[in-house]
Amino acid sequence: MYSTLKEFIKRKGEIDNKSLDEICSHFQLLKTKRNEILLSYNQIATNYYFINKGSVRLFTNTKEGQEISRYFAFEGNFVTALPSFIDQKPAEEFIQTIERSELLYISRIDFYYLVDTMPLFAKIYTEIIELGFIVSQKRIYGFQGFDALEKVKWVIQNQPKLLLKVSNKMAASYLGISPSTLSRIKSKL
Amino acid sequence: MYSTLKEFIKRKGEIDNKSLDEICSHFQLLKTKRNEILLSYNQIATNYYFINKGSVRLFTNTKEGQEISRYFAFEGNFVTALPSFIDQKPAEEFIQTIERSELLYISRIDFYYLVDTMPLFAKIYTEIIELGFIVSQKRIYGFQGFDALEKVKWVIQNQPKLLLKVSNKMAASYLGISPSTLSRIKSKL
DNA sequence: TAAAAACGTTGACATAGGACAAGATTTATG
DNA sequence: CATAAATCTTGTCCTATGTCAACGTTTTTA
Repeated sequence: MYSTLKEFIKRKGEIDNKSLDEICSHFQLLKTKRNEILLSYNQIATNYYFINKGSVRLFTNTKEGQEISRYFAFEGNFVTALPSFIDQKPAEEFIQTIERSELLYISRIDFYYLVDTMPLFAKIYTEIIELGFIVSQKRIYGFQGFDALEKVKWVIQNQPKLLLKVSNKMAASYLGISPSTLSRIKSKL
Repeated sequence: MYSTLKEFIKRKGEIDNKSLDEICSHFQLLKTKRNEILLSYNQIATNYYFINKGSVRLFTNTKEGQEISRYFAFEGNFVTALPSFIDQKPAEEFIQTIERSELLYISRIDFYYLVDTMPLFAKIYTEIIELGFIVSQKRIYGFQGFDALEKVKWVIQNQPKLLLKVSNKMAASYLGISPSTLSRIKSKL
């Protein structure tokens, strides 16, 4: 049950098995169906999720009621509504599984307990944030001044799983193009 | 000389004057002209800059040789080419002052020394990254599905200094619109 | 401080990609 | 399992915004 999470942690630095088990003991298993909402708009995020299996997305609605996908996370990654999780203010987004998934979640309390008491976990947190930051930057920079075709190529290059695992509609809103345009582009490679 | 930096640090948490001076002692002053390059493409970032006075931007060139502004930092903020600074690989961007500036810089060695030895500084670093992450996210989300007018309004709302301090051309490339379009939009409010 | 270069503004024109719609396919629901 | 709902694809049409150019202004450089 914890093997993927343990792998993830071990990749971040040397750690003894006792500490590893200590960390894992704070995570609980959650099995979900497809399209299950883990956090709703205006709720306060109190869990950090590690994806054992499956896929999760963050999204919001435009004022016209259309869904905009913000972020996709797949197997072996952490995900939460970070601004809400950090500052404990209402989330301006939803967290949702997009397929049957197996998640390990840790409460914010336990999470910060680990950050404060285990230096390696603090380091892991810093690295999650650093990586998140770098990935966001790449996404901004990757998209700046790109036309629709270039965006699609960029995503294929940088997040190869995305177009395979995610519906057209979701991918299109993530890329900021219309579903029709994405469909047309895909049909030409 | 260190007053702005000290303010910045004090806002992050309780700290005694001795530690504050210890932190500041690792920063050196750098006075620059306008348009001075602090880091070139393919160089490895070894300094973190705190802006005492002035403005700094990150930018790259497209393959067509056109400059794209990625990020602007103003008085009282930290800036560096983070992916390069963290992983010590060649930067894929430039750091440049966009007006006469007064910067305090700390070497990467000293920076990580402080992170490793002073818990408050580690916390500050985490918060810089968290904030950077959240701001990037907001920028992505803020722009998703926005037309040119909405982007301009968004920037006025969220980074009010930007349009005031930054040239049209730079602001336009930051927003991913053409200088003509930005000019036209500004003339209509 | 004068000449050259870069930038800003505005107009005319061209085009990528959005909106809408209809039919085909996939997914959800009772 | 059958019907309803959602999604994908592809066509037609239209609009926001890019490109290019001309001219005035600001900035740089020698």
